[in-house]
Amino acid sequence: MHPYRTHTCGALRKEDTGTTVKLSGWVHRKRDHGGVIFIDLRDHYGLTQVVVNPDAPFFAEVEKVRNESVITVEGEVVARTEDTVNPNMDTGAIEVVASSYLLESVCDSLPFPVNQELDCPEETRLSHRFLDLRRERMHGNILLRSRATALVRQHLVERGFVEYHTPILTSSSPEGARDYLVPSRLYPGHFYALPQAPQQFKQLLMVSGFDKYFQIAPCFRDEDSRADRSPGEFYQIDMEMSYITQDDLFAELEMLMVRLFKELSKKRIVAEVFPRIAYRDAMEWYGTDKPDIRFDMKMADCTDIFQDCELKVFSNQTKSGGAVKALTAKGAAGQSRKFFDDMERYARSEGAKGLAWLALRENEMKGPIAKFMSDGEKQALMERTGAEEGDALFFGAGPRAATNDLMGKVRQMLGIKLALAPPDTVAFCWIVDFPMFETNPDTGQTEFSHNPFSMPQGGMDALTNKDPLDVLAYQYDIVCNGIELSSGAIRNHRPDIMLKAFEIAGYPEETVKSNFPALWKAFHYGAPPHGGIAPGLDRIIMLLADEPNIREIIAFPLNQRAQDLLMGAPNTVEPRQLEELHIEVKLPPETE
RNA sequence: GGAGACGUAGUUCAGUCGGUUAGAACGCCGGCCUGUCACGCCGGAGGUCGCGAGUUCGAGUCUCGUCGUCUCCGCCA
Repeated sequence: MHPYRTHTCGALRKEDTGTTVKLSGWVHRKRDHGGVIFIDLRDHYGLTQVVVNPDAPFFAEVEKVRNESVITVEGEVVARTEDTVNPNMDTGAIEVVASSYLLESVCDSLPFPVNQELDCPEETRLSHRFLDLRRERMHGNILLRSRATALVRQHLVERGFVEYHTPILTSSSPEGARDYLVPSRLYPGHFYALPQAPQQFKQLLMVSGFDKYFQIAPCFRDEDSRADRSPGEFYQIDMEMSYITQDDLFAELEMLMVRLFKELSKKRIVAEVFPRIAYRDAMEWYGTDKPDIRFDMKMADCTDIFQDCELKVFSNQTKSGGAVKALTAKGAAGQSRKFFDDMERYARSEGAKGLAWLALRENEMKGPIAKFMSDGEKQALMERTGAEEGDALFFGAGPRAATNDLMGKVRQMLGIKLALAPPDTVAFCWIVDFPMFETNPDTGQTEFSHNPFSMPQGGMDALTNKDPLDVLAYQYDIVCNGIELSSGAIRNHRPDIMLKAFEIAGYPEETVKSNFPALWKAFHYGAPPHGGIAPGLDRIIMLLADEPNIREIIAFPLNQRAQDLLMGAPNTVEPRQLEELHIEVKLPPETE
């Protein structure tokens, strides 16, 4: 017989009754009745109840075994009597009566329980991650991650994509996030950088004649973390295709996303062809370029209605070029005064001077501002917003961009407070038509608003003949439930158009050539039109697993301060190592 | 770099208006228990209330500082 096991702990069924088996695993839970001991034995595959009878020579030893110790037992599979069957267990129809017992590995007393999902400090979980990962929820998340990456590979290969490896040691690039640097031993004072994304490599692969690229690509950025952004490293489903239009790419990605969510989650996908929202519309309707469209609630522009309103906070804004925007909260008129006060307090905390509101109750408009409005204004407001009896209206007034931003936050908060977003659904959308350029508010300079390598809509003609601020780019974002999963673009593969775009943004030809020598050179040897996208794998898995924090779907994450508490990274190194790398450490004064 | 929340037993938490010996559950240790499946019952150990100042007759509780963790802003093409 195998030294450790003939079956896993999730395998045995009623049909196995009468066979002699060997199981190994962790003591998940122990129930000691004095005369008989039950052990729920756990491995990666499941739980099996092991019974130890009092006449067993190892009975006393089993009485002492602690949870999470590793044991091996041999025994007969016995069908449970009808009244002792456990329907909640896959193996609940049987149990294994132990005839031999071996303690393989002792477990010390635990820093937190493994057999229940009790909250405990994340610091403890991270410093004992190997225990944390034994727990059902984390174990499941890591398996889900594996299933997701496997499905991505399977699907994309079926679709004709090819997976490539691109360098991890590459060169530092001038734009973008802070790089992680790796000192060069052979070239004193020179550094490699870890890739922030394989952006240039995948474009070079397209120029190399490969047609459909993908990679589950590790990306490294030395920026501070967030709940949905791990410090240091993360993964993208990096994709690039040649000879495609924006529509081709959208269709391709919709197939992938729909399949992921259909096969790996129980959530309902609101629309399998994702709605497209122009960037400018998104800002006017939702006040953000990553709207949660699980609930509708668009802002209505009521600027013209309040031009001559008695309410000076509104009419003064309209006269000084500002905007008045309204949100309709369906059915919220009956909310308590505290609800409206809380919403106003929230708006103030986000920088608003106030948050006017109206409640449509008993066929009247009620609220602090109602008495300042004429019947005509009320009528126009009802028509503009589509508000009905029982709804509540919230208003923001001020400079247009700031008001959109603020009311976008109010919209999001209303969504939370009124539970407007169904938790079991996913609503994707595309944000399209990003502007190619924008004005830097500090300097007044025209700058690239996103990726400088996106193709401007209208090409050279648009760059030459339009106001730069009116030029749109083939640049798009995919958004799901208010989370930005990725940006992408149809790339600019034409050196002449590239030079023109950089010229508008104030960069001389030399900058393009020196900062992006690889692409610049490659595009002079016959570059195919191409484009791509790179959805964040970690965020997709967060959505699939319904986890609010990205660390919950990563086996060994860095903590918020970018430390690995288990391995002790980052750490200092031997002086000899530094010497070899020609590095001298100069500590900031406060750490000495 | 900035802001906020939190910090009490191994873990999750309670701790009244500032009041005398800081509690509960789970876990741990010991004892009892032959059908449980979050087994049950009895007993025990376990605390620098993050740390340091201050106010006070008296501080887990109030004030200030500091450290730690998380969240947000900045940052993330």
